[in-house]
Amino acid sequence: MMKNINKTWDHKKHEAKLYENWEKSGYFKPEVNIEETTRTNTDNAEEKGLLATDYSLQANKNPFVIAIPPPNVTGQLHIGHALFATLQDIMIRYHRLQGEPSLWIPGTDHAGIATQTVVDKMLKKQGINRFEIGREKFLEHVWKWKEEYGGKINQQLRAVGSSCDWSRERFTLDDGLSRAVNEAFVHLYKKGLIYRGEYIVNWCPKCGTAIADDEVEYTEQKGKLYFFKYDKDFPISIATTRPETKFGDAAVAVNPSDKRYKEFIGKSYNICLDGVQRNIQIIADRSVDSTFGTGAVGVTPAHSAVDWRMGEEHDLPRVKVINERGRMTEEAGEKYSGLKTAEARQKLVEYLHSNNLLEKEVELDNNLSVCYRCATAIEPIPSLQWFVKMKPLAEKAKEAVESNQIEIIPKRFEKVYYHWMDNIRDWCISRQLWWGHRIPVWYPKSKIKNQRSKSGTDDSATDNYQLEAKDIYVGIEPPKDIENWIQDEDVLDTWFSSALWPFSTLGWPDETADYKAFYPNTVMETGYDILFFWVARMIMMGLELTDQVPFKTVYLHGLVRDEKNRKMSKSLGNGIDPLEVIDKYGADALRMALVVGSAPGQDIPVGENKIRGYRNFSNKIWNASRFVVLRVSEGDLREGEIGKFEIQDIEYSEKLLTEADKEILKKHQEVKAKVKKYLDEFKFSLAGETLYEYFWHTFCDIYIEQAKRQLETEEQKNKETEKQKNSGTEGQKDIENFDIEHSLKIENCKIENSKLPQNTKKILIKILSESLVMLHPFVPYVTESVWQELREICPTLSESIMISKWPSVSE
RNA sequence: GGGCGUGUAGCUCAGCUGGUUAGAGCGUCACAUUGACAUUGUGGAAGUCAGAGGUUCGAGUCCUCUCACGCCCACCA
Repeated sequence: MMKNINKTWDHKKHEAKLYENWEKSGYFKPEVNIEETTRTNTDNAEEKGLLATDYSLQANKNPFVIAIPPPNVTGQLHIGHALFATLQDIMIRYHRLQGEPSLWIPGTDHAGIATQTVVDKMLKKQGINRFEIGREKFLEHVWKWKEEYGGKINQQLRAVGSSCDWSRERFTLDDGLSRAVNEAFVHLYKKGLIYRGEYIVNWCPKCGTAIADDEVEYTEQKGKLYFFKYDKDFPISIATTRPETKFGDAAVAVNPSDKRYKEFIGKSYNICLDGVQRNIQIIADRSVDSTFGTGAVGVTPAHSAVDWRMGEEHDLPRVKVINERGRMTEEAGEKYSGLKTAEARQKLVEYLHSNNLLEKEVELDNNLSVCYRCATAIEPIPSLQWFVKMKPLAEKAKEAVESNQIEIIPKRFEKVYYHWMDNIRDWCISRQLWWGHRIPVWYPKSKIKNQRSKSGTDDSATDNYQLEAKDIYVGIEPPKDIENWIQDEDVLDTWFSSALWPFSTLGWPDETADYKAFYPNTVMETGYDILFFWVARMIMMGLELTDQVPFKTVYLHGLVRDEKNRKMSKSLGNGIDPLEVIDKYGADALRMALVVGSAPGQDIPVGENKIRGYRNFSNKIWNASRFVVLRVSEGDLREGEIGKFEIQDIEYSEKLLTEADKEILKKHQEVKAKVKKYLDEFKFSLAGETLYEYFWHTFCDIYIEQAKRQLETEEQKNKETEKQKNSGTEGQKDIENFDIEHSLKIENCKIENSKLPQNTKKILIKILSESLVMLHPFVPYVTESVWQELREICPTLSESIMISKWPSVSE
């Protein structure tokens, strides 16, 4: 059964098969000893979905655990996913090779707004309106869609080589996780950390929901500042960029030290703004900048966060003139009611102009707040929503990092983290969506009239369920007499369930075997862009709900950029499709390109050139190994046919070492120590670079070239010299000289020449196999593939490189 | 306004706690090559480490300031 080895590394031929074998083998699962432990309340436990078995971890070592940042179920693999998958896989494979039970928990996120929008759009194309079919039917469509198209991304993560334990895959909306969400909500509610109230929130008219403060983004925009008076009898001019909101004004604020307006403070005026009557008080507030505009601000409590606060302090009426769909309400007067805000603005400016009330318009650079999802301008409006009280949670979360219970890499993000924690505001967690975890709160039917959706057609629906706390039911399970109750219409912010991810995936709130064995996690690896959205909230929730930090180390990676260091974007067309380049160059090449040449928290440039370069490296590994396998087995180098010779015992003889052997062995020891140190310090780039440099330019370029000579038998040598004599050209003289020098060296070492080739073979196998193990976390496919070839001639090697041992540094 | 980061070879970037002639990849130039690999090898050119000042026996590395670029947070009537 002679076997040939191809001349080049053919990733297409091997990768998928290798992955399939890995997954089948069960090596992705951490090693555990199952211990049947009979529980007294087995029945009950099974009912709750608890495991009746318990287990201890094998290999007397601490487990190494990472929970994947769950991609959106509807997502397609993009380069950012490929980056985190690579980094996490490197860690997992490295620790697995260290003999630690290593668990990488995969899963997906239901991604509220994103998914709902996608399905909504699809239905609209089919002529289906979600409001017509209603909540239940719509959700059926979403689930159906999810089953059909969702989770594709997990297949794609496999292509990258991710060694996730797929048997533990979770989805944020599965039963277990939904129960965890309810548990968390009820816990926080009972502790007074969740409350409901009417506050000014960031409302996205397009998504039809409130969003959290940190979901608001800002874009630079040229705007106009309008200087005008409400009517000709009003004594003060004001300046605003949003005239249409002025129908909701309740006051004019000036700086208390502004002499121009001192005499007016405390007075009030009845005004008429294009038909709308208001009473305007003149108030003093220190936050007013007397040099901006006219130094006088029209205060609109219902449509500006700052004004809302002023309104609270001065007890001003909150008149809502813009509704949830971004249109003017009846409060804006007959002429304006129903108009879009932009139309209303234009119309009002025209009115002011023609009535000589408009003094001037000034061009102004303005920061427009927009929705991070759909980039629609945010309307601040008052709305009844659920909030999490963040201060108490933030204090603990800050302390956990300060006391080094959690380490953030790179360190500079700790400052950013503290700053956020210090300035934290309450978190609006209710969303006016249908896809998500419905808020586990029920209202008595008897006390509710005309319950309607906030984002629906009726603007005033929100006022209908202003109930007192004692009237409402908050529970993990629905109330027993469900027919008398009606559940809150809203769902929770996607990040609420994400915040529980490190423990909800392990079975929390139950004390499952997994939870006991693998919580807290070891590392949280994610992008710095979601430090607040996700990492901070996981820490807060973990500490509050489990009394432990959810993970010990946070490793933040940067954004992947193109070769010219520009952001990858669809409009620039400079994005790299990971699946495309995997197909072209192999997953190993992509992995190396994503890891080498980047520092934590630093953006990383990746282009096709770089990937191609690492494809060459994969091939180098393949060919160096091919050489070793063929040479050691005494096979046919030209045909690539493996010979019959096997090596059982890799231990080489110290006595027979040549200078070249000694040098490579010394270097090899150094590299082993260096790479381990780098990996332990999360310096993946340096570890990868070191291995690349060592393998290619030391092992291949120097040692293998030397080894070629050491492997020559007397017979071959004679032949060689004969050849050279016959064709004595200039160039070959050097080679001859080299040979003479070289054999002199060998002579000096007093080596029995006949035994030298055998010893060299052993050194080649040793160095190659150990290098492959070290390279494996970076380039799993080619190393495994080669490992299997090596096993043909060296049967003592482990069944898979995945479960071999990380080479120890001797001496 | 507050904070953070970056500025090192033509390009993209490494360079830990300061220590001999400053590194890599890609690019470039010259040469070589039919027994592992052209997805190759050998060799070369290329840098006042943004600028100025300081600490030190010694600074790309520490401190101060300046300039340029980028990001985050807050505010923006």
